[in-house]
Amino acid sequence: MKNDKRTLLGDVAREAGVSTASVSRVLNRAPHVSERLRAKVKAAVDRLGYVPDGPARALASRRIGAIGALVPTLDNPIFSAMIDSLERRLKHHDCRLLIATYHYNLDDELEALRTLVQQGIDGAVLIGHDHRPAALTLLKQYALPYLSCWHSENDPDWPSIGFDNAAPAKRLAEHLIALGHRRIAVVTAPTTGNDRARARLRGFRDAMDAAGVELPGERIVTVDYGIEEGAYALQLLMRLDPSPTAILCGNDTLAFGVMLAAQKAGIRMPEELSVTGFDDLPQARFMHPPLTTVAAPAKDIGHRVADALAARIQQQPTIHCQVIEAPLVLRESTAPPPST
Amino acid sequence: MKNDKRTLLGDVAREAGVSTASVSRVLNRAPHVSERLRAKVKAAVDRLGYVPDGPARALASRRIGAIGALVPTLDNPIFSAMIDSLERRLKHHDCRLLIATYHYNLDDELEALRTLVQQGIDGAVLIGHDHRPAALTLLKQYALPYLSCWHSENDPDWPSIGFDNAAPAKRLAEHLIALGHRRIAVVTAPTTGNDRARARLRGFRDAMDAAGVELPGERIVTVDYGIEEGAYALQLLMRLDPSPTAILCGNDTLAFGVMLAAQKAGIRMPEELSVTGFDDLPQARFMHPPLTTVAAPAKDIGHRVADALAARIQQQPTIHCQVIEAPLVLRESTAPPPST
DNA sequence: TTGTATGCGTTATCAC
DNA sequence: GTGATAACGCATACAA
Repeated sequence: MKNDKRTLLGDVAREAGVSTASVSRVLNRAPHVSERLRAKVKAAVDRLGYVPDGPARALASRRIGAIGALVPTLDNPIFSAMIDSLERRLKHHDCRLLIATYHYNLDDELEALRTLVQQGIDGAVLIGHDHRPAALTLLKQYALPYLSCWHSENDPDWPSIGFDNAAPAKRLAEHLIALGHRRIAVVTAPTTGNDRARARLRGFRDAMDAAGVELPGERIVTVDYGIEEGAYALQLLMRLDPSPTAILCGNDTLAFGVMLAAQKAGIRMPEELSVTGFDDLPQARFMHPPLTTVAAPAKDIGHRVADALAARIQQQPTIHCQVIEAPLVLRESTAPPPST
Repeated sequence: MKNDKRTLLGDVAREAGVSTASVSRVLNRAPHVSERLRAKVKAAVDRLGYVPDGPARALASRRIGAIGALVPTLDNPIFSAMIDSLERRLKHHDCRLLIATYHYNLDDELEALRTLVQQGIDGAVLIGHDHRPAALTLLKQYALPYLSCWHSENDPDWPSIGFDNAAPAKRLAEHLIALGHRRIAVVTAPTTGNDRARARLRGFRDAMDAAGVELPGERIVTVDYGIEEGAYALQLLMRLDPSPTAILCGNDTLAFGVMLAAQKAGIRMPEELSVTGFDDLPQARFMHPPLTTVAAPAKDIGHRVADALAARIQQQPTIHCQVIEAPLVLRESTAPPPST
């Protein structure tokens, strides 16, 4: 069966009339190999249909040819877009992708990281800046190249490629304030273990503080990311008296839910209610009205992470903290509040 | 650093005063191990903080603890939803996920499969029923457990978990015909190497043939999956005279594009134009009007694939061809045609 | 430039 | 039940 008669490196060597070392050298593009030897080996490889054994090569060379990516979830298209471009780009570096999700539970993230490290990955990418301290210890202990992304903290311990989550959030809130809104509510994901959510919330708050616009606790609703959850949040907020004239959402998915519930409740947007998101999912512009949001550079991050991690694995120097622009996308879901 | 003083299996054995074989047995939950030995080893493992080496264990045991998934793209949320649930469920089987995309190019799929097989995966999942013959040869040659999904062909060579793509497509077309449409157009992805697209197209055609509704070539537009592409397709179709009163789209993403372009062109939906999708992405119900579509059981497929592949890896019997329901979701994007 | 010989860290096959 | 020890298949330091 599996074991019967696989052709091994030794078979190729015999067939080509050279040593196993030479075959290995040719296959690994080592320098100082004569063209003649290379040709002989390649011919033998083709003749026998030889395919190297991954685990064996991994054991001997101490690298497995794959990196690990730890993401909160693939169910949010913004992350799957990033993973898609990451995987695509990794191919150029002859590198595979091992993926694990932890659904915003940092203990699960650590556990998943342990598993991947044990698996023998050559490098790791994590999302965000919040992690268990043990995660860092583990990475350093194994001297594993790693990268964090999706944030802009300049932390000596964490090389990163991402964007500022607070600044665009602040600009969204400023935009609402400039439009005349004074009763602004926020729908956010739990901020524990989620620095991006925290940064966005801080951005919202900074803008409002600076403008002297109040943000009482009752106008902040915390729910998990999700359409249903966003819809639920809107219901809570609309019970307030007076109710908010605008809602800043932690991401697009929440905004979708908010808008869905608002429509069902017969609330006209943007006339009676302004709504903002964060991510700029492809569907954001299809909403009614089209959603004002922030474009998270997911594809770009994936691409750059692949290059940077590949560089780090080859001990090449990389920029420690790479910050990409995340532009505001102003659409029609934001407008002046109703004139009372 | 990495090489300095990792604790190895032998260290644990010495620390516990037992043989390496015993340590290995304890770690692998082998039968016939005394409780006393187990305790000694576990204590030693904890004391030394021993972590097994993945590649070494893979080489010796001939299994790597990970399967490979080959998907056309992760950029379509329907696939990332499936992968998310697949990865989640695989954890229960103590199995990791190696992922590769091929962007609807079957040669790239084969190439990616080769790479993953070489990597040493314990099993493979492929999407759909169209693959290069060499893919099957490869899987059989390596005696690798594998599964195809997202289709319902009962092919002895391809165990599968999926749904019928043709039947719901047919029902969508029948729905339009029952509403009174006679000038129905189709926007499809290229059907070469994409059996799902082909099956859906066949479903559309069958319904129309049966009802005596014509489907001339000019009413079939073939574009890649994508919002822009869908928008472009609508432009082409609206140049026809008479123009179609309904458009069947190969998936939701195309439908989104069609609807976007229709809105821009000032075409009222569903009064002047009915549109259908396929997949039921979370955003489908947010469209204006909410999109009539077919719910692809992505999460369910991911979950079942994990269980079935894990079973196959353990040589357990599984259902060869598992077909899941993909229900129609009738919303407001479909209505009777304008009365001329 | 090429060949030889050893090591990579486990698992698994034997005996005991 | 437990312990030696031979695979596992390749990469690489070293010698030539």
